[in-house]
Amino acid sequence: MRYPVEETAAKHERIVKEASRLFRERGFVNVSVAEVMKAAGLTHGAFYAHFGSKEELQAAAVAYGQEVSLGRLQRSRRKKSKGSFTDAYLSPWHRDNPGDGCTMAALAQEVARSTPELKVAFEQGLENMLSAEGGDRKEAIFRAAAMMGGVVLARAVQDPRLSEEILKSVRQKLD
Amino acid sequence: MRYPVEETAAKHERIVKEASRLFRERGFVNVSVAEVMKAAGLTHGAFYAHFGSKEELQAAAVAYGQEVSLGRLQRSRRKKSKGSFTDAYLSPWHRDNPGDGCTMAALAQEVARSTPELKVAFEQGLENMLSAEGGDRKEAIFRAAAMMGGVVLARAVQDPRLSEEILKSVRQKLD
DNA sequence: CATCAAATATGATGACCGTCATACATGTGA
DNA sequence: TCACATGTATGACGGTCATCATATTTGATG
Repeated sequence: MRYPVEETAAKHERIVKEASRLFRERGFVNVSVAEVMKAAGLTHGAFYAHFGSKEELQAAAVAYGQEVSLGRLQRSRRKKSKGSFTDAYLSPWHRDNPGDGCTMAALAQEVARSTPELKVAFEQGLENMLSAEGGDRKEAIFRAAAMMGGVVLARAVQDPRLSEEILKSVRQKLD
Repeated sequence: MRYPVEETAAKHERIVKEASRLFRERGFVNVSVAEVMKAAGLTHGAFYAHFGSKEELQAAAVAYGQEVSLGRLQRSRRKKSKGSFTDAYLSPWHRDNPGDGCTMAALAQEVARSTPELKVAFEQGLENMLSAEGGDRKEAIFRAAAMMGGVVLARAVQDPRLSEEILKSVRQKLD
């Protein structure tokens, strides 16, 4: 069927959105194209009418996820005190909900092993966030590394007390 | 054939060693059991005489990698100035050679999505390194997060200049 | 209103992988 | 010396997955 233009665009966006969530939750390799399409309410065959390959979807999902994070950072900077974004980032909630969290903290290592296209999407997002932070660029880079590293470590350990300790330590040291 | 005990033990260790290297280079999912065995000089069928499952090998590989890193940290602390380990960690060489580098910087996100057994192996290694660091525990945790985060970010971006800038920024801020 | 093309569904294909079955060869212990 | 246990090799099985082929449906276009 030839579907209405807006509907198609909406479906396209829904695919990217669901892919972004699923990829952040379980990683690129552990999520199949069919699963993404099912989450978007479609069957797997329709996928290649929207994207040329799974890798193309990965790049789109990374770009989307980075934009969402950028929006959150900008909103946080406009409204509240500077610490609130850092605290939210290094919170147990963010640690326990990667699907709704930072793309970098969820997929950076897989991006590192992937194609230049994916790295560019990742890098673009990082650059935008560094610009949004403003102030000293070195400081912004350092904070980004520490925050991301803190969440990644907190997610990778088994003991909940150690996990909390990691989050709290990074939060305190970044004040 | 019933092989000599030492030879078997040596092969076992070689499997873990090669697995650790390959996993760090390309991630757990992108390395097959057959490939690990081939790198160890054996065929895939012999694998299950050494390990009960691939996941068991992953845990052994993480534990091994963490021990290697611990040894490096201890040696560095005994001999030289404090900054040398940090500088080596945040170096272009480490960024470009994950197979011979830190297990946490290579596999933390995949560990985070994996089983408790794997997380325990990861956590044990982290705890040992924090103990080896000595001094303020919060400070050690913070440094670990920032260092790991720095290398991960440096690996995930495409532009070499940005990558260098990330490494340098974290190095400077940790002085 | 008729034709076209876009988006979708169903199904197939080929590749890869973890795991296991089986056979074999050979140190080891009696 | 001899039977046995052990580590290894070859090969197969079942499942999953990315990708593509084909048919179908229907909005858009003239």
